[in-house]
Amino acid sequence: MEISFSDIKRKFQECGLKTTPQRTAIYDALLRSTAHPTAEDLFVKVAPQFPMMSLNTVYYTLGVLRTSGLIHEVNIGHTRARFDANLTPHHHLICLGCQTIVDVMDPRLNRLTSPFGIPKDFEITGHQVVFRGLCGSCRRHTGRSINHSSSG
Amino acid sequence: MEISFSDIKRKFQECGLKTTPQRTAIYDALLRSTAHPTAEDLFVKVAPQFPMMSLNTVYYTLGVLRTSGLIHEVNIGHTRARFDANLTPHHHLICLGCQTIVDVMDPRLNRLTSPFGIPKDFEITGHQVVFRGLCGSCRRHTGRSINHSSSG
DNA sequence: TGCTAAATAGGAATAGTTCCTAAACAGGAA
DNA sequence: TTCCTGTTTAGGAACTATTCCTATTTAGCA
Repeated sequence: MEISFSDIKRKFQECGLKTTPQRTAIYDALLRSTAHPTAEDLFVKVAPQFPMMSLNTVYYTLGVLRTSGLIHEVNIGHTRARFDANLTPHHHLICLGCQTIVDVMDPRLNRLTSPFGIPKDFEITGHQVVFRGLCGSCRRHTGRSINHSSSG
Repeated sequence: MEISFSDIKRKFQECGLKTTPQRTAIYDALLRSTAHPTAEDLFVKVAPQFPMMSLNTVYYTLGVLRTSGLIHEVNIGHTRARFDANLTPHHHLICLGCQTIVDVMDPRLNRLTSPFGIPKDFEITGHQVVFRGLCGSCRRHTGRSINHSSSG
């Protein structure tokens, strides 16, 4: 997804957000990544451009972008929040070895039939499928000893 | 799922775990719950029987049970880990208002076709569907102002 | 250009969890 | 049954991710 500075600026304006260099850099870094980075990942990536920047700013910015609907928070496990600027409906595949998250864009998964056995007055607004497994690298390195315990 | 003390004891033995009163109470409380409690929820539930018990013991016990495969960890959002002793394949429905987790037992969801567009050497071992929405109570109270941001 | 609300930086605080250690105990061996 | 040993427990300290607080800075409008 290639996006220009003016695109970002326009998006910020549409959401009533000021266009600051830090905010632009953080959002841009997230747009360019498909790795679902953590706040700290983004901080490390952006910090060279802004040696004075605080991790706090990254958290604040991610919070603002999330509230504005420009990004999503994706959580795998409870340890750290991870973020995604890909707003098109999609699903995820997680390696239980290295915690890598791969996007699964298969549109068939977007149209699951409504499940039965749920409370009648519960209004479902969306769903997401999370696949778990081992990536090639982890399969080779760990001899397939998967820890199945944790499921985001 | 009704389960007796001797059932629990046998399960522990099969896993090479000692049968202590605290451990039995924690596992029993989890077996009797469908609310996907947190470590602290379980601590509060079990503490009256063991006034000396520490929250630490709950964490240790949950860790051991998880490693032994007797329970699963279910994470919604990144804030706190939640646990589930229901090992039959199932899915979840989460209320974005009150964070309540409802089990979705629809077996059709257990047989999703393998998605395309994923790395060839990635071995998928399982999947889980998470439905999001608002429960009846939250729909009435919050006027449907849903925060779509977080998806566990 | 000046004003003002929003954004930033930095430090302190908080929440959830894990680590460390000594004492207690379950379960097998004698 | 009693003893022994490794496991479990309790308690506190430590750690990590995140949020809160506040003074300063700044983007964007008038």
